[in-house]
Amino acid sequence: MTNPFFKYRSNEVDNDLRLTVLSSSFIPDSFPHRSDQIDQMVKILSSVMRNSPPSNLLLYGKSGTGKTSVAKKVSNLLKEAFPEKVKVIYINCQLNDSTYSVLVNAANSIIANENEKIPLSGWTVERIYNELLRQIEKFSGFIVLVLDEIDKLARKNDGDSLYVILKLADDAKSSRVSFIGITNYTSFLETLEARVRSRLNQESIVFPSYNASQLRDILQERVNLTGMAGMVEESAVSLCAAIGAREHGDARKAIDLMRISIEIGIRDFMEKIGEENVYKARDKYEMNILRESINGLPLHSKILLLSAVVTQDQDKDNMITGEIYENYKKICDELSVQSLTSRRIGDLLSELDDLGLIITVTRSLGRYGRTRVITVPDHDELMKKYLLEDEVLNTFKGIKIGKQHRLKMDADESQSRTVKEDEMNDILSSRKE
DNA sequence: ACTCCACAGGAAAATTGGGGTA
DNA sequence: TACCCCAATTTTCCTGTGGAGT
Repeated sequence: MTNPFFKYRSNEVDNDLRLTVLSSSFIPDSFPHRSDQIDQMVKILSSVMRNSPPSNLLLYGKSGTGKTSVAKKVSNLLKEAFPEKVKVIYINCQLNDSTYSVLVNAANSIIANENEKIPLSGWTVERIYNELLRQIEKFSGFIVLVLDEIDKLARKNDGDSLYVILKLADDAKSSRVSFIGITNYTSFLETLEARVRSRLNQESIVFPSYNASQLRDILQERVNLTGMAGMVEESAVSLCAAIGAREHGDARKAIDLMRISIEIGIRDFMEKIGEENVYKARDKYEMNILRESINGLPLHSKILLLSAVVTQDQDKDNMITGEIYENYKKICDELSVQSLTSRRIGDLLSELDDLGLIITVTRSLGRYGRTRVITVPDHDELMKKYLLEDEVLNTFKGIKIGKQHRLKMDADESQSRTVKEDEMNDILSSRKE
């Protein structure tokens, strides 16, 4: 008999292919509302034709404004136009946020032979630097080094990393090295020291946020590329655009929403993709963000977050660093994991705060010391679920939350409680502002 | 005005683990 | 195999601090 699943399978493959134009890694041929930026970039990079090295470039703009896509597109066009003369190296500094890994990745992307690739650890920075330099010289042409999320790199050891990498341009003799820096922060340059700033600040291009109608153009064009334009209602496109516009004009989010909406429609055998798909997609999108950021957490951050969630579950009005740390240690015990020091936990708490998974407010509780008051924002049940997907955490059964935190033992019970309730109310109300 | 809690967070030492060299 | 070098991570040690209690 014929496999009854085949018809679905072939359908899926087909749809997956069509939906790749709505994936975040897809680089389109045309960029609506970005022709100014593209023209500027082309003008600057085209100095290669006259055999003079392009100025260094800085691209500014919030996330989802097309910086990365445009940079990739234009630099690829340059490479296509002058294949013998130009090499483009793209590095995401969020993933490679040390001098070491940037240099290794840069070198490895030039080295063609697998066997000569540089190992991901072991070499000295100097040795890698020299090897990269050697490779660059060997090429003797124009190298364009794209540093995406360059601010992540600049923050590391006083921007020394950035300085070393920019120095490549001076040290390379027979090749010319240019840089394209990409960043979300408008004030990025100001945070740099002079020696780095002057090198980088030759040309800059701003990518303004998209408004709703621009987003609609972009979405419509992408939807047309999928060949499913007939299925997608105009109102759905508009809604995606509106949601993206609300999020500082984020095209990435708008496109993701569109893709998820369509996926939901296909899955449910719907004939039309309408607004309700988009609303469903938005929920799914938020959940995916949460799930991914939790999945990507290192083990101890997961345990710590679990401790925060469980603690808040049982004891809403008393979440301070010390208590979460105590419970963290208990969970570590239960999971037979060696626990980390409180100093380290302090840093991990800050990281969780940066990720938006918890909210921390440092404040002084007077007689009861100076600490951070911690809140787990909504979704705590969902967080717990995702946390327990971890293969180490999934043996977690629950712990007894001791109430023996020193704050409560030493202090007069009723008084300390009112103090803390006031504190928590302050925090909650200040968050709403 | 002074104390002192319960940490925050900087600096530096120690540990871990990949990789090279003899 | 023993040993060195190095980056990253974590610990150890430390100084600083806002404000309720006294």
